[in-house]
Amino acid sequence: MTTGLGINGSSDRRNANTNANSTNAGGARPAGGAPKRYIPPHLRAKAPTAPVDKNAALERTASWSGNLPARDRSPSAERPAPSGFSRAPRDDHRGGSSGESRGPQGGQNWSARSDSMTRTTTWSGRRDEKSGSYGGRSSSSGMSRGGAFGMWANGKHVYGQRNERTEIELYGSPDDPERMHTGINFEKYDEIPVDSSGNNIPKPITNFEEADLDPLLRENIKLSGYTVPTPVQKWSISLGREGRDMMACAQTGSGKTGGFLFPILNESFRTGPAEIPATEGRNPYRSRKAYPIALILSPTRELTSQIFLEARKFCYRSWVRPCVVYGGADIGQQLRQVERGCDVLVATPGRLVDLIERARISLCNIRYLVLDEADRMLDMGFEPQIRRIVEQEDMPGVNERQTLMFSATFPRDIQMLAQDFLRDYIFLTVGRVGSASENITQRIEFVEDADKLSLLLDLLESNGDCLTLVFVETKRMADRLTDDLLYNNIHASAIHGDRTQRERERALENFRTGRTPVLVATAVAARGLDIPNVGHVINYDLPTDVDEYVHRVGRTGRAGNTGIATSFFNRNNHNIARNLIDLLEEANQEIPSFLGVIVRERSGFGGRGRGRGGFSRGGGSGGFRDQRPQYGRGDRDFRQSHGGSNFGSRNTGGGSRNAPSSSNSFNTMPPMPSMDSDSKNSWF
DNA sequence: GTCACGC
Repeated sequence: MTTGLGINGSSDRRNANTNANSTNAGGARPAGGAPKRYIPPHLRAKAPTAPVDKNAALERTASWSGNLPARDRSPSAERPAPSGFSRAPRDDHRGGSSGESRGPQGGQNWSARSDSMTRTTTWSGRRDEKSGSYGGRSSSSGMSRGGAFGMWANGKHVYGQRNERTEIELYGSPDDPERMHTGINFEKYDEIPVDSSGNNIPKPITNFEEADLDPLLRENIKLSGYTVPTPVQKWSISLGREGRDMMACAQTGSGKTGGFLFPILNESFRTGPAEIPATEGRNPYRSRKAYPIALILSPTRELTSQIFLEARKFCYRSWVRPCVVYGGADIGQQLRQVERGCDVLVATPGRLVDLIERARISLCNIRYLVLDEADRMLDMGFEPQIRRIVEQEDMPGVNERQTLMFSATFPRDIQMLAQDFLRDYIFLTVGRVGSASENITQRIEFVEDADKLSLLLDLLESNGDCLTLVFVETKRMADRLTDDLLYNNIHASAIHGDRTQRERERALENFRTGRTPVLVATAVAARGLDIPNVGHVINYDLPTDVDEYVHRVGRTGRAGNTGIATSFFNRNNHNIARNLIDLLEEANQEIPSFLGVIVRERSGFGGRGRGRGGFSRGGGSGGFRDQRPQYGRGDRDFRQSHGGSNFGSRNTGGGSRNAPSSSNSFNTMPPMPSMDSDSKNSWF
């Protein structure tokens, strides 16, 4: 899989980066006796230079190629395979030296110029579907790969042609073990309970076959290596069909990207593009403005890029053009990309606002709004921007669009805030693949600040070969600690918001590939990033917020693998102690006695004295449960202490509606009808 | 008080 960031990572530049040897700008000291280089399992087969595992890698390759993915069994696999094609090292064959002149997608096979011309001519079709067309290209002459674009013509979806190179680009080589890496352990799915609440909850689908999915989407899902819908996908697909809003607590590893892309694309593939409202006033022939139908917002550039790469897979051959914009990258390239087609837009808030101000993007056609890591998007720092984008631009109102929110955690106050953007939504809680307790061993070490470095070095020493993600609280500390590690001959790099986008991408890429198996990160890397084979997460500094802790720890133990999370604790972290105890308790982890001591020291009352100590994930979190009182999902203590319906002026969402409500707890397989509310949290 | 989010 191409793991570099989409927008400004032309393959040339990326290769140059990864071939460079120094690991860190500013103060990087070349490590003396080059430590052995770790090659993560998912890359071993195509890295024959790995000091270990060579035979294992070869074996794996053999066994994988003996079990080819669905693509080659598909009835429409009609193209002849050019010989030697599938063996070509993908990274080095993306159009030679044309470098920057290629599309902004880092070597993606978009032949920009002629495509944009086609687009211009077909825009007229938006006003009259009967006679025109949208998207795609009418002729593929002179273009080896352009035919992969689909289009909307005469009210019908015309698929693009299949194309080897595109498929390898998107889904990986059939010979590549990584091709089937979906980050998901499908066998474990049936064990995951899903908890739902809301009005008239649609029944989740049970599998892709009987879900009556759009055939092209179904095919693309297959190509991506998904065979079974994850629990969150089962629900979101049926919710999408009914146009319902959703708030979902689900980890990245639970397939949440597909969770929002599937329903969006399933509907879009059938309904086709939207017309530009006449009120827009400008001549669409001339307009350089894009009118996406779906907007996906996420809090960091890296996550945004990751989502975009997924979106490309599922949009393959369709009329839908995915598009990504985020800061720190060349805006000119992004503008050109937007012009070429922008139906599903993945963006960070800042750059999106910029493009809206430049009148290059209009939100008036938005049918689907997704907030990924929604609790972050609605916290103090982001909320004003989100409000501006959603409420003060031209986006259709809450009744005219479908809104989906995802996060691993949903603090109560954020749930209240979120109701401004949602209409009569379904609340879902989805367990992990395996529970956190099963996959991740969480340890807390008492260590004074002065001793942290030495303990870290010890841990890394005994770590063996795994990728280790080290979290700190500040950007400055990230740089400092990285220098300290380099000084101690440990290959480390840093990722944080003060580094350039190129440095950030490079740090992440070098981490993924094992070139620098230690990554020192701020909160920028805490959420959503899907990095396979992170074996160890170390909280060098604990966060002040327990939800942040949950997100960080979730970077390991993914996809059925085991992981370790070690947190350095001292009296400076007393504020998280109470919540940490509750969390560890729920996750069935060992609870060191010093945590309790410090809580007692601080509270003066001892133990679970005050307020809402009685329920887990307390203290302002609200965690994983629907906080709308009418659905009976709020934690019991809260309802008791607040009389059950006291959300003040925020009680708008579903609260003011009188439709019959239901609240079901499903153990996804088999579905268990209507369990009583006491069984609702069985998964944790 | 920190992190993330545009030029």
